[in-house]
Amino acid sequence: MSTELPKTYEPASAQTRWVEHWLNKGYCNADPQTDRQPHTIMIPLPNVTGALHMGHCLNGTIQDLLTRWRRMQGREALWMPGTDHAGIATQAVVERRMLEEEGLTRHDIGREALVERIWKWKDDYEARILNQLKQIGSSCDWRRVRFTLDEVCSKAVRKTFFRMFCDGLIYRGKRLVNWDTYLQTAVADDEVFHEDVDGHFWTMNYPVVDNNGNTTGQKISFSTTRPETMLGDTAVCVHPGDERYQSLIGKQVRIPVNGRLIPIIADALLASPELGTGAVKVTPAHDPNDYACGLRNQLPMINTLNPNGTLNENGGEFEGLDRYAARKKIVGKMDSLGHLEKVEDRVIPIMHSDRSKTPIEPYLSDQWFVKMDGLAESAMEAVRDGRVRFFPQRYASTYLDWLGEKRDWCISRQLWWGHRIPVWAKKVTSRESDIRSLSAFGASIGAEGQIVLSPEFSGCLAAQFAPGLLPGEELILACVDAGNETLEGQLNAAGFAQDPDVLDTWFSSALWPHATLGWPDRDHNPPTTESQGEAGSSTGNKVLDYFYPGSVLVTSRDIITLWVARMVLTGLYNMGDVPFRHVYIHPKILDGLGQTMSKSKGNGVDPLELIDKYGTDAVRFTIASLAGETQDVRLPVGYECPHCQAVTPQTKEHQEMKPMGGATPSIRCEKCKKSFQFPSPWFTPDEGAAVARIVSERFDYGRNFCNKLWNAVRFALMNLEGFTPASVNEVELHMEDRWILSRLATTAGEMTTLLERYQFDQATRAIRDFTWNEFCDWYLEMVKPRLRNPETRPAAQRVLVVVTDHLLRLLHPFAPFITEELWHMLNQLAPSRGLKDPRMAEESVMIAEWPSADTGQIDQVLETRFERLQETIVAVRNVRALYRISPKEPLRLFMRCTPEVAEQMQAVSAQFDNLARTMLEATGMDITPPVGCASFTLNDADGFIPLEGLVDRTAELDRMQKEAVKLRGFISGHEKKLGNAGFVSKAPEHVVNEIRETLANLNAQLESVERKIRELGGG
RNA sequence: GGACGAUUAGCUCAGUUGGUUAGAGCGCCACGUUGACAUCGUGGAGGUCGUUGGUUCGAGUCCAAUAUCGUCCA
Repeated sequence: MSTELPKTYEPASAQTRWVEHWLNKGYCNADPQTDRQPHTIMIPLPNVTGALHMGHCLNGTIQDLLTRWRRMQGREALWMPGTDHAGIATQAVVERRMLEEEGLTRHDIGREALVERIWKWKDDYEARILNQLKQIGSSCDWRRVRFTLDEVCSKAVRKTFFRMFCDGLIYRGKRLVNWDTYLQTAVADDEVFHEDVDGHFWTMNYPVVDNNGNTTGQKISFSTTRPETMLGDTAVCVHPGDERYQSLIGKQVRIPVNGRLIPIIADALLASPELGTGAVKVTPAHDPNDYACGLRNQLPMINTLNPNGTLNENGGEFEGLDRYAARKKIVGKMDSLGHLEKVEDRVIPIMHSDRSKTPIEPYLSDQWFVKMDGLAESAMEAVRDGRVRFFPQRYASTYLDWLGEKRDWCISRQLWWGHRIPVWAKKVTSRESDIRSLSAFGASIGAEGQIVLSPEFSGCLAAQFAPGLLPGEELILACVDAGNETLEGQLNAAGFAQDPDVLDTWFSSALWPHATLGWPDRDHNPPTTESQGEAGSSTGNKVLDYFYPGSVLVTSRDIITLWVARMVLTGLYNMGDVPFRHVYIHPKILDGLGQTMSKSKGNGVDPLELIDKYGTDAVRFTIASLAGETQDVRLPVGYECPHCQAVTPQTKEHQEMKPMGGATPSIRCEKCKKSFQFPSPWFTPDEGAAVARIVSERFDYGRNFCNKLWNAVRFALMNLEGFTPASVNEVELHMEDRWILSRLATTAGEMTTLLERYQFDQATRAIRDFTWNEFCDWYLEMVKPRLRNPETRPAAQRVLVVVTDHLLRLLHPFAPFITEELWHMLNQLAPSRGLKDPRMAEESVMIAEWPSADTGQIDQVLETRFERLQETIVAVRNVRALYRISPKEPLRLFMRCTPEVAEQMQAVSAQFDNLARTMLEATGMDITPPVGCASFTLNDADGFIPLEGLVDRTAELDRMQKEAVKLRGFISGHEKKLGNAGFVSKAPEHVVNEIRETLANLNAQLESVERKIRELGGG
């Protein structure tokens, strides 16, 4: 019957079948329930820039594992899927692609067309990402998929912005930002990286002038790496204590290239007497340190750049030149004017935009900010008082340190892809006349100079005066909540214009935990793919009430600050409660060289490649085995030769190989000497070319395990013919039954504890050891004879079925497909099962109950006895291997031991034959070993195996003597310890006792070894 | 410059609150294929835990310094 079962598990077909089955049955769906606890996980929304890599796979596997486990425990488990629009990253990718393929920039096609193209990109990648998630077995509630730019999330963004605007938490201010001249946007501090670039270090001087502007003949020297910024210099700065310049402080110098006069100031924070000439030029609008100095000294700030990196009207004769072209000309001019003193070559660390890979320019611009002080404090408090707990705990300090800086959050981005800032602005000519343009809203100026609107607009419109771009300029800013297009139209008609910028992506992702559940709509459940189009009745948002706050957030440590902290802060602000109770920070996946895996490095690995090779369950199981409390995990990969399957390990050279204008790169296989192409983020392999598959031998671990499980259950199924369900009596339980049930109960308990602690690596080890080293290696082997015997067969089958059933349940969260496949097969042969009062099993293992530790089954004494049996068997096998005796050759065994042990040995004597093809001939204290024996020594027994002529007396003697030397070594170590008064008096009693006991054992062992040496005629 | 982490067998990693003889998988060696599994079985070899110093009766485990590597923040 079941012999049709293939010898190896075939993952591909099982995977597609069960994904569909679960979907059809709706097992992944979660809805508010009255009778059970919720368990909520919000996915760390992957961005739609590109496909998922192994880091995401680890992240998703763990979330699914937790979700499946909690679902089996009876929780209403929601895993909310979705993706992130990733403003700058996605726009950059689309713009780059457009430029490369069509030679177009965004300005060529305009805002609307660009946004349309990005939506197209988003649709493609969202589909691809969601498919990848499904392929790894994710049991998300797919009806609830959200996207940060969809209608539901957009409402939450608008509402939050509006509330913060009204509460005075959002303000507009000038800041020196990291300006990406290529993308023409500000990028956040975390979106830049430093890279050393070959550059120059110029030393130049400015002439000092007197009050009439005439040169005094003095000059002041400074060095710079960016001479073009001198066009925006507003001072030269020296250290107040620098003797050399005392007389010059307060005087003026002339900038030779444009003739502008600027003062020499003293500032201890900027200038350092030890560095260079001790004097520095100050360009507040184009350097962070100079900016701070400018603020301290009330220096003017002159912006000399256009957004695209060319010089603006402040550049004078250099206007319109790119900054690098201007640099050359300015150096030339300074040289010709005699103010260039020296040029050195120097490697300069330059900030680059992570998005465009081009150098950043510090740039002064108007940006929107969120005030962080109070919000940050609330989020810190939530972690300090334990409402939010980090696992591992050490990550709490990353969170607290960062929030503790309370730096205001710059939320505006000069992009076209994202949530448009919902503020309309108008320049004020006179407050009285301009307030009249808001008359439709009943606007008036309040007692404190604030704008007061008619109360009917209080929930949807707010307005305020704010300083404008230029000094002395004033604006009216009007913020509109979502769903008020009429108001927006009225503002437009009144001469207001909407801010062109969009919000930082993290602003919308910060709202993810409550936005996805429908906030701010408190009256309706959030729409799902099922409910779309239906107008939900106004019965309250039960989904939000039920699933918020979430249970655990599973993420990687690099976004603790950017995302985790901000979710806590907005959750507290909007919902009055934290977004999740636990934060589990999992390891990062590094490549074989120890570098972070990322697309931009060319070392990213698509999980689907590995799934194709090893199967989803193998990948999941392996990856779970890597997820503990450590920080990083190395994943060396290689290219599998498409010709001969030999694996070439991936090196840095491979990662960096690019077409370079010519042929597609290829690798030559060392083994078969043929060449092949390979997957890379830099290029697409040629059509029809032989392409290597990416493999990693680490996944053999999971694959081999799945195969082992498959075959173990296959064996069970093959032996279920005639199975009938019935309660199993105590007397029908053999030693191996009671042992495996005891081990099973212990393992189930461990698994629950380990999962509660997010120790997935230990959990995989525990279940693997149980499955392989206990269930397969011992239990199945021991039960085989009983399955062949019609008398003992029914009870053996019943126990076997129960253990298999529990094993599949315990493994299901780790390996959902193979367990489901086997579960259904088990259901066919043994639909009703159980040790006591058998019951029908669940249709799917996914909805079966998670096994709890049945402590009544745990029998420590039995387990110890079983261990002695195992040791004896291993010792006999050892002798067999040592003497090269064929496994088919029967052996005889004599055991010298106490009557009690003898009795236990006799009780399981059949197993000696079964497991070691050995006849237990005699047991007892008075055993006299026959002449010519191989022997072994256990704690409380000696074994003798007659080897008629086979035994090599000298070799045996030699072995014994070596054994004796080893034992004497241990014994002396223990004796020394016990002879140490400090140890005996200070160490805990149980430790001392343990040592004493071990010593006694060792002495007994030594005694029998010495006895055997005598018997062999040695010593 | 600050913070966190890593350094244990050829490779990739475990090692709970310090306590007997430091573990696993892969790889390696020997033997084994008629009934669960060669993606396997049986047996075996292999490390003194980066370095130095300290605390302790006792240190892979705690402390300090140092080296190398990684990540995050300036």
